[in-house]
Amino acid sequence: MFRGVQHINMDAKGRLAMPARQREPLHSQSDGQVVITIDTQAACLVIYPLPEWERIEKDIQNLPALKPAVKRFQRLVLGYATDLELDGNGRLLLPQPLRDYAQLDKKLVLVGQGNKLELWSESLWFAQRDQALLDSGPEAELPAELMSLTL
Amino acid sequence: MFRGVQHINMDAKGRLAMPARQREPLHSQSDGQVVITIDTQAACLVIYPLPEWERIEKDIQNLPALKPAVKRFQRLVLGYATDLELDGNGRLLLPQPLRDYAQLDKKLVLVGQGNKLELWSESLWFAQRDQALLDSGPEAELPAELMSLTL
DNA sequence: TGATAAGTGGGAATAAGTGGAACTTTTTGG
DNA sequence: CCAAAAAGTTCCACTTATTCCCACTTATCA
Repeated sequence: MFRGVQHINMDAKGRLAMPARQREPLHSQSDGQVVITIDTQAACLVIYPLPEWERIEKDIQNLPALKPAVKRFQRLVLGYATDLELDGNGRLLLPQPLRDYAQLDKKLVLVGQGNKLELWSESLWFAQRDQALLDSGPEAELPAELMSLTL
Repeated sequence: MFRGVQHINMDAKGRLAMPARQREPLHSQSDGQVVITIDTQAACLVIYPLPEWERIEKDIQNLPALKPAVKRFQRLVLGYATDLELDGNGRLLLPQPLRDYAQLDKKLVLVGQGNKLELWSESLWFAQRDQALLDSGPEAELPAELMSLTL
């Protein structure tokens, strides 16, 4: 289980040092092999341990590809999906097209989301977080599903 | 059951000494393992014993993630959720992003809320408490759920 | 007032993060 | 087609941060 928000840096070569806290699950689940792709709903990347991705990939491929909206989704998500492996120092080298998509520069934010990790540029993370807080704050009209939660 | 308001200090390293009263329930329920995350309705943090959090996490993950408002809520609450463990002296080391969110400095307030604990900066605690007293006072319009309580 | 438990602070060992250097591979121009 | 240069990759070493542990001070209760 991936949990927690962590602020990290990408170096000049586009390498991202995976925080130690997330490294162990990645090594034990998949020997450091991950798949990284885009989130079509937001300008961020998602990182899956390889076995978890393989399950998701199968589901996506089983969708009805003749529907144009499905096909477009498949093209994006499967197309950007890239195998990566943690190097000897626990770092990931992020391919340029993915860096471009999520507008990554030096300062990044890695967000645990249970079975996956999200990767944001720090500025976009703060922007979307502040928007989300407005939507979920005391003034907001929350969807019925949220109102019925027992926290 | 967590009860009571306690004023405590965070040291220079961001460590929070859990008061002895709350330590025992935490040790017996989950061997000192807790999950801490944000409250989206207010600038405070919430601390759950691990098993209690796992129940809540499951509920949140089962919500319909295709609704944007739900997705943003999930990203905040699940993303900030961080597991922590009481150290040998019964202290919690609070991660920087959570300290930032709740504007925690030296003086903190820990508030028992039954199945969970709330953690506030002392100044924000006083401010929200005074506002809450106005809103719940003799002049206030209370929601129907409150009016039907037998106190 | 003394004994015990709780809270606080600091320091040393260890791990994590960062940058650079050297080697390999690929690409381009002659 | 070969050679040179550039890009990419891997490995190593150093600096910085984190974690763990021990000791001291303060509060509490008998």
